[in-house]
Amino acid sequence: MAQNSTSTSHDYEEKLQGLLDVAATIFADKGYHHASIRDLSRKAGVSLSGLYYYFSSKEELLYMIQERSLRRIVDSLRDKLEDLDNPEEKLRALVHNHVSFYVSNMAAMRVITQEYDALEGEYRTKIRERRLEYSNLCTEILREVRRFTGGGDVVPLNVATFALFGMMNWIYAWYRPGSNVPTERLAEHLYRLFAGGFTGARRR
Amino acid sequence: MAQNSTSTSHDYEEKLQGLLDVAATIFADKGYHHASIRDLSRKAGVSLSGLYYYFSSKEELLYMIQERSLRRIVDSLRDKLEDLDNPEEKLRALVHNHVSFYVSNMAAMRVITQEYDALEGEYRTKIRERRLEYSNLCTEILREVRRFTGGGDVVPLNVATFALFGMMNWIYAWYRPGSNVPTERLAEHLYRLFAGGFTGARRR
DNA sequence: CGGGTTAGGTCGAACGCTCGATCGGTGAAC
DNA sequence: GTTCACCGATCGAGCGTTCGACCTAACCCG
Repeated sequence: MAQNSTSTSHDYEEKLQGLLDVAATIFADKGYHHASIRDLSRKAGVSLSGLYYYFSSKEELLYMIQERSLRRIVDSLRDKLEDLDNPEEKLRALVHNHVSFYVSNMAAMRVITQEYDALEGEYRTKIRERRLEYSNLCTEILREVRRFTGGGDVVPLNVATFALFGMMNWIYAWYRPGSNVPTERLAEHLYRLFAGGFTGARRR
Repeated sequence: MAQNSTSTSHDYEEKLQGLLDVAATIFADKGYHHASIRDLSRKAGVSLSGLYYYFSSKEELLYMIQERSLRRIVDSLRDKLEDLDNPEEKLRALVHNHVSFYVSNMAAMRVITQEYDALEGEYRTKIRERRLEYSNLCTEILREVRRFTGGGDVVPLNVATFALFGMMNWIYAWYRPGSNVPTERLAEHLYRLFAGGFTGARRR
């Protein structure tokens, strides 16, 4: 039987995370359904059956990849928000946090973006809750920004939230780290594009 | 042998398009790799082998779905642009065209957005060319807008292009037609969010 | 008009392959 | 001697694709 999280040793945790990282790149490359456990077995240098010591099904593997990354990105955001009061700075922190995490964990973030539908039942429910927690956090920041800047009420907050995530999550489709646009500047571009439209939009 | 496009009868073309529509909803639901030709056979009421009269492989099926929709959306955009001179109105037309087509062809557009990587070889090359044609069209309009409004040069045109497509293509993840935000208004929201940030962004 | 040939459209059965998962076993560590 | 970490062999299911056969409507030639 695989260990539960309370009795997890250091070595076990490290190897599991290594497997999750390799699996994330394979899922990101070929898509969850097209990728096979045998691919992971080969790339990780572990026998097919040996893998099942670390997870109990392919779907649990997908779940763990998504759960861990979502937790890390939200934790990291909450951490940065603690030092900030200005709503526009909070929004800026959100964009920079998301983009920088996205670029340095491109495989896992792509899996989160593209393979949510591959989850079923309780796995799906739990990931949906984590996603909701994140997007609610974003919506609340946008609400503060609107109150702070006295902006119009043209664009509904949920539409603005999804537009922002759309901009940021589309990164995988075109951006390559090491391009002539450094990650830091990419984040600032996206922040200004969005914030300019969000705080500037007025009825005609 | 399946007919070629020049000798295509009316009935043949109609039935093929019907199969493509059903296939698009299945691919959108389950993902290309997870969906099976047998699923299509059941939903379309055609025998498994009978399907191969209309296409020669699962991948060609995916290709035809993407190719036809991309062609239609670009043709429709070019048509609308003909009557316009004002760059901001052109940008507005692009957003409205994309969003309205996206919403009324959600399944096919989702396949285009998510299953590009599933194509290989020549199929992939041809779809890449069509995508490039579309995004170049968008970039050129943004260049005109920038010249017209005398906006700053803060955000590179390609970054702005991808940000805009990201906003629009994320629709599948949250928007449901018949929600309390009508499609027309959704398009206008996205246009104002983007245009406000794009024409308004200045160096600090 | 009538018999024979062709072409369009469809089908059931089957082939060869890959997949996720299981099971009994093995050896080292404590 | 129990627990941890891992493995080879195998199972049953589902996959994309092919093949030969079938039916029907249209067409040609006497």
